[in-house]
Amino acid sequence: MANLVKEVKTKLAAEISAALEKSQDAGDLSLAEIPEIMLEEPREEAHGDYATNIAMVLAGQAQRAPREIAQLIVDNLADLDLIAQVEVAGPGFINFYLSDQWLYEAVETILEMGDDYGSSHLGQDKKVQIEFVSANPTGPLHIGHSRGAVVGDVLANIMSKVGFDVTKEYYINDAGNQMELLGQSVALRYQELFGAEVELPENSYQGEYIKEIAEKIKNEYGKEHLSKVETENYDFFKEFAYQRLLENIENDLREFGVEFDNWFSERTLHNQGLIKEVIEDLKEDGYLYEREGALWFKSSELGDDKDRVVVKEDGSTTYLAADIAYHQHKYQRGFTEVINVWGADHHGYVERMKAVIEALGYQREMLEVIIVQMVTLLREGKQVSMSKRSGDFVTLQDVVAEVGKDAARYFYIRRSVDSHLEFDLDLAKKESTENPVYYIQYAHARICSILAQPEIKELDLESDFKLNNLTDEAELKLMQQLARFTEELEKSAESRAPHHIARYAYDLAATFHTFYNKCIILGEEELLMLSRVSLVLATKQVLCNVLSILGVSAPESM
RNA sequence: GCGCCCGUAGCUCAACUGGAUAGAGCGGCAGACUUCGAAUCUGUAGGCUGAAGGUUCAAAUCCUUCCGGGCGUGCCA
Repeated sequence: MANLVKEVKTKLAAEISAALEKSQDAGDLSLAEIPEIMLEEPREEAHGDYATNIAMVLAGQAQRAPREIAQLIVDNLADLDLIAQVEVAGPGFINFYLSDQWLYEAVETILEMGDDYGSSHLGQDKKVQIEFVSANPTGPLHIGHSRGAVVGDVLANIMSKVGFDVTKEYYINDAGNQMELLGQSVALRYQELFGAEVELPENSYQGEYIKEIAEKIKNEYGKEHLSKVETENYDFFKEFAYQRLLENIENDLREFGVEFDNWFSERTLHNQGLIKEVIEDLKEDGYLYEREGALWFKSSELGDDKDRVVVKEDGSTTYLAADIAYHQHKYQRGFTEVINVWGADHHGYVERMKAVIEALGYQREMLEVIIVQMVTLLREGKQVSMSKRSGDFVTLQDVVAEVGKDAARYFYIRRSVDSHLEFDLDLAKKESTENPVYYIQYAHARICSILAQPEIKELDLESDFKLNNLTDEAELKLMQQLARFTEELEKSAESRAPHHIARYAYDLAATFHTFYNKCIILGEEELLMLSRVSLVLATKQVLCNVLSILGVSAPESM
């Protein structure tokens, strides 16, 4: 295990509970049970490296003042090399100050583990599926999809790093009404190219890209397919557009650093009869009923606002029906945990999907939905308008072309998923201190530049030296920051909050920059140079590891 | 109307899921390059956490009611 922070916390917790038992044996304290001992890193430095509130938690059942209990624990603590100092503080906290030895060991661990540092077995190889983006193949990806793409991708990286067996999946809605509309829209535009005056139905796809696809068909096939438009046979146009658009989506995502393990087509559900099958099953289990010619799912009995149609009056199935089959298919593939990343405009769907999971006989908790809030693009301080109706929206490709993959990814991931995101295009483009991406990358480039110094390259890092001459505050803080990485990843994975890692990367860079300005390497005595270079190497390693999780590059020079 | 999310420094956002004196960046002000990259660093000002109640040793965090904003609320996907 390489969660250095957790190791320390576990040790401290064990010592505390030993001390509690000792006090009980001595008759100083009587407790029915000892709750889990929580150790936290106080935000106030004056409160030590770690602190516990256990005395305050126990005050009730022990019928004693918190500070008294805290003092008892402190008095009964065994002498440990790890602990430099202990104190009772405030309303009853116990603050621990650690000796620095564990930090030196942390640096060594990082250098030994290399790219692997940060990984752990928290997930115990649990099979987790993360489904994200899943935009209809009826148009290019836009900025709303982009945020979901990065959130899903980075969360997948984080969770695999800490030991989950993660599969990233894209669900392609390539069946149903929308696809028919797509075919029709392209067909009509195609017809238009031959001089026909066409009127597009109100709900058809209006974007420029539809015209481009029609153009391509014309270039490739001439007027070969014109007769099909007249007979309203749009299949050819549908399939042509579908292939094109899906390819575009795949390319856009790849250029954005997002790769899926699996692309799941809705059509396979239809073709394999899985939808029909699952409807039969639900009917047998009494979850469906007929009304007004349609077949309804009793979702309101399972927590949803109202019941939902699965088979329409005309006999065709709804999107929900396919989704039911799809989710059953997920569990049948052996995923014990399924995570869906959805845009905020789909949040109304959560309860009915939970109802589905329950009706299928699984636990509601086996489906987790992460709702990602909306994105507003800003340019020159003004909101870039997004009108989907006219098809006039900013695409993922536009954003990547304008600000680059690194900045785009970082900006999308840095905020908590449930807060609305303001994406300032001008800021993302800036190559200056205001731009957090450059700030982080600059730390890495700076390190590379240091390591390229001739005097430093000559050092023999294989020689036997100790790191315990690293005692400057800036050095200690940097080591603490490095040691924290795995813990940050684990917390981030557990709370499904990938933005913590973006934050961590920034904080690490900041801590390094402070160290850099305070602790010069060149010109110091050799042993100190060796130690500091080791610390710099460890920092470089962790920066690389964290940037790789974020999918942001770590340039050697900028 | 109902449901979900949000409301924290001038602006954009954090806050280890209930902990101690609410923190970062940007912007403001004042400083630091004859040594490793100044795309950096140091210092400083800025807050009744939308409002009012409640829960407890402890609330930005949990509960209730308001007020504001976003998004939903299809036999669309």
